[in-house]
Amino acid sequence: MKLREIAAPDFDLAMTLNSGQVFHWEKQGHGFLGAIGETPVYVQQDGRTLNFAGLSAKAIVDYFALDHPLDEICATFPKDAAMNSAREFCRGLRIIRQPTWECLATFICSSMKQVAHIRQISAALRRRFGTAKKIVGCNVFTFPAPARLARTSESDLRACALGYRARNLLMTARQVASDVANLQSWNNLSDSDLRKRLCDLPGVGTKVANCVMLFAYERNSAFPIDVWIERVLREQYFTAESRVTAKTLAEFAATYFGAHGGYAQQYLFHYTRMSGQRMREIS
DNA sequence: CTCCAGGGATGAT
DNA sequence: ATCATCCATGGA
Repeated sequence: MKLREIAAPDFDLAMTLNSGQVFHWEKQGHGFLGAIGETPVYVQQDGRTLNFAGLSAKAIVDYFALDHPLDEICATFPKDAAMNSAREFCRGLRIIRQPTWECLATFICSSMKQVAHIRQISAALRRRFGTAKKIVGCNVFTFPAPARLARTSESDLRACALGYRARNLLMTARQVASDVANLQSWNNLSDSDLRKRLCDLPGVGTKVANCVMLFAYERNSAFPIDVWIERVLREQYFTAESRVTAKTLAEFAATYFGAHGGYAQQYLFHYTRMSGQRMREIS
């Protein structure tokens, strides 16, 4: 199959796909194999160009958020030492626009799991309950629709290594499939109302809700605080204080990192994980 | 407020 | 080959 091409300045495909925001893309030759919604896609980066197959250039631009004004966004980040390093390290990292349901479902599976596990769970769910599609001679599995997961069982899902998350995913799939939770209609809600609705779903707490808001609802101010980010916040911004509550950290993050705080969070997260700095507390 | 189940990969001994 | 470590949610 012949690849089509599109300009992609200020973009790092590999870093974007490996930064812990999406978990199903797999390295294939020069590029990556995956699905965008129901469509199988192959994409590879050659310098400032993306070569791809499977869907329209418009859909590629939209999914990889190539329309985000990255320079402007990065310019809003605070100019402290940690952010300066992260900004430099993460050049070309974009927060992509993920389909709502697969983002929500995947992050329900992410709780208490590390990136490697989440990738395995995502692959297992797709292989077992998704639809196989062909692209550039390879099989790609789409993420199963809510209705498909709603008619599985907890033990079916446990077989995909979900553990106790199986029940949460099943219950949420049923709410979404039956329209008790209409994810599409939540687009119109304010940030805080959207967060409340998401947190009502089984297996969704503040952290997962913020991930879904940031990665699927384009709420760039949503600031997920996981253990990595919490470590950074405590060590970079609260060095002197000994007792800092989660609430304090969340309130600080919400104001300090600005209108694109979620983007800043993603840069800090990826930079911290990649630079391998493990700061152990001696207490 | 604190404590802890939960489970599979990954890194250390 | 065992042992410790990583991790978010939800309920006690």
